[in-house]
Amino acid sequence: MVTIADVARLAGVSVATVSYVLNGTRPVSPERRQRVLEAIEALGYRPNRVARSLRARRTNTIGLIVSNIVSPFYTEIARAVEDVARRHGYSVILCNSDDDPAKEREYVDLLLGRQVDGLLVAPAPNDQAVLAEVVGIGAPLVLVNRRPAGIDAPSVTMASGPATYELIRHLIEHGHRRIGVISGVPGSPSSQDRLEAYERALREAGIEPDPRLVRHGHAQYEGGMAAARELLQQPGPPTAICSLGTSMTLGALVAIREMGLRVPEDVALVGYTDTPWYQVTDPPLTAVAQPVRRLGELAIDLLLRSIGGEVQEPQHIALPCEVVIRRSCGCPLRR
Amino acid sequence: MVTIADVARLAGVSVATVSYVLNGTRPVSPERRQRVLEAIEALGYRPNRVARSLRARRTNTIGLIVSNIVSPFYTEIARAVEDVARRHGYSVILCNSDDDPAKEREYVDLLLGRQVDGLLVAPAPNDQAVLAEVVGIGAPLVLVNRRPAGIDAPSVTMASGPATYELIRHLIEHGHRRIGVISGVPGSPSSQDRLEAYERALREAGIEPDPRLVRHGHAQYEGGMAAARELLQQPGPPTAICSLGTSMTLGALVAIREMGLRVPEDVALVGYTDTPWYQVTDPPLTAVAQPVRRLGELAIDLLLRSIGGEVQEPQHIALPCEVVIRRSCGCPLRR
DNA sequence: ATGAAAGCGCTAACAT
DNA sequence: ATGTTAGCGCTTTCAT
Repeated sequence: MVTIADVARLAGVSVATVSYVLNGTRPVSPERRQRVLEAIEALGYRPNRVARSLRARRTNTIGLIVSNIVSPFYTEIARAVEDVARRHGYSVILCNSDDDPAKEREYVDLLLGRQVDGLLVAPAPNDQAVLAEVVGIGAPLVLVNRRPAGIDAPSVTMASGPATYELIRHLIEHGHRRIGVISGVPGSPSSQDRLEAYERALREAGIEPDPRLVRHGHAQYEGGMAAARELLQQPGPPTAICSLGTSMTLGALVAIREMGLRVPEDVALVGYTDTPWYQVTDPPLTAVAQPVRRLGELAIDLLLRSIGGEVQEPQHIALPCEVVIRRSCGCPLRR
Repeated sequence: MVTIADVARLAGVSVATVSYVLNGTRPVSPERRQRVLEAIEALGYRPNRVARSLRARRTNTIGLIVSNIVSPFYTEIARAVEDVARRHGYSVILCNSDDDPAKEREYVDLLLGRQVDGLLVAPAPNDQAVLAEVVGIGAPLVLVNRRPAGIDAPSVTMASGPATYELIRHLIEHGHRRIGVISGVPGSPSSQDRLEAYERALREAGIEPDPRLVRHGHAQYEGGMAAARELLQQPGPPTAICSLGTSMTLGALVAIREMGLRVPEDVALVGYTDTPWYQVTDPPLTAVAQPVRRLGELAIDLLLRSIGGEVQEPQHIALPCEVVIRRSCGCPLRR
């Protein structure tokens, strides 16, 4: 490894001088600067950022903890985050918690040990403790997509209650009275919002929510399949299903097909987080579209700001969502 | 920040002793160890891995450079890589090159500066130089999905030639003679393999390849749409299209629909990298399935091995792919 | 304008 | 079994 000392030696200057030309920290005479530049070139010198980080006490690194990067939702967030981070000179370390609080804690510990400058996390359900500690330590933290109570950190989430309400209303207007729900991991606050909106829409229509009609579809795709099957195979099955996650919706659609049922004739299916895929499925899926990229951008933005030392009341942003009507709800095709 | 010295002071021992209990590097008497543990607990001490890395000259970090994490192909690779890396105590820094050689170089430089222990990269077309330098420096490197000539590093790729050949043969057997191709970025070696297989299948059937039937669909989804449109709007349009990437296939399907054409009646469409989505599209898509997760696992495995100092002839693994027949090629539905 | 040298927090070689 | 201390490569204060 070639170090700053090697460069200094070859250029016949002190290490300080090399550092100065490297960082423009102090004026250096043209001829010396030239010699340094040449030495750097000749040796193929590359500053060691680990050493720099140790000294500077900042790593220009942020940690991103999501449940699973394979979910298109988090994929897009990751991309947005990485883009913005890069433009500001930050790198991002990717972590998948699988919504497992233990894994989340492990990652938080690891990242803190790595001296990341900030943390972006989509909290696993039922953790609290870890993230509260992070806040306690004073490490910059921004909550992504989920906002557990009792964690005093800025957050960017989806305002999915209103959209869910609208979606369920729409189903009710189509005449459905037994509407099933495939929810995410139990205990997640975003699921909670949606579930509440679901029940409210039902009650306002004079329908008493039936607990047997809500299932939790843990794991992504497989969870969606399993939940749809359970829902449909019980006595008094729903005539419509609302799934609260992209991959789960796909799983549900596959399961329904495999049971020989037609959508929307036998059972309507509406879902969460619209993707371009939804327009080419059979039938095209009615779904809630969420400004995912925007969420990612805002989150990293907030984090960078927090790292920059802007100490203010933690800000909470909830992004509005939109219902996209297609065919799977029973509507005739529009374009 | 609480350091090892703080712990030592509180426990009334030397920093060395703390380090020894931390790392189990040397035996420590039970009572002193106990005191150290208590001090660590009391202070909430967390070893500074930056300092540790500087000293140890290894960071337990690897860099992953892909064109775009949003592509389901690379998403899955990233997940596989992160999983295996984590189990071995490594963290992964995520980078999106957008297939831009300049960006790739930038990231390589950055990662090397960060002293990553190894690099996993899906090379951008037409770079060469950078990665050759990496090899020259002696930094562990494994090529992912693409294998540019002249880079002496281990690689894990898809053996997509045979599957492409089979796919095109299948189309020919359906009676198609004008078969369009939507290829990835020009110059990518994996595209090259597939294009060659395509032409070979054509020629063996006595069909002269028509250059106007192959288009390059750069950007993901949008690229696929644009390429499909161009292909179909020219005089003498193809009766079947083969797309060489997941998102591009989706784009092509959407474009075909928007043009009011039916699949497979008006134009057959077959694609690359099967995903669960393909079974619920209208029509279900015939496609090449690739062992993506496996590719990721093998790649990180090779890298870890290389980091571990196993200096051997660089290994090149090409994973076999499989054609999954559904309806979009014109076949009646099977299950 | 330049240099010498003191750390940043940690590990491990060298004492004892 | 334990402690002292010399670095790892860099930035920056303090001198000149």
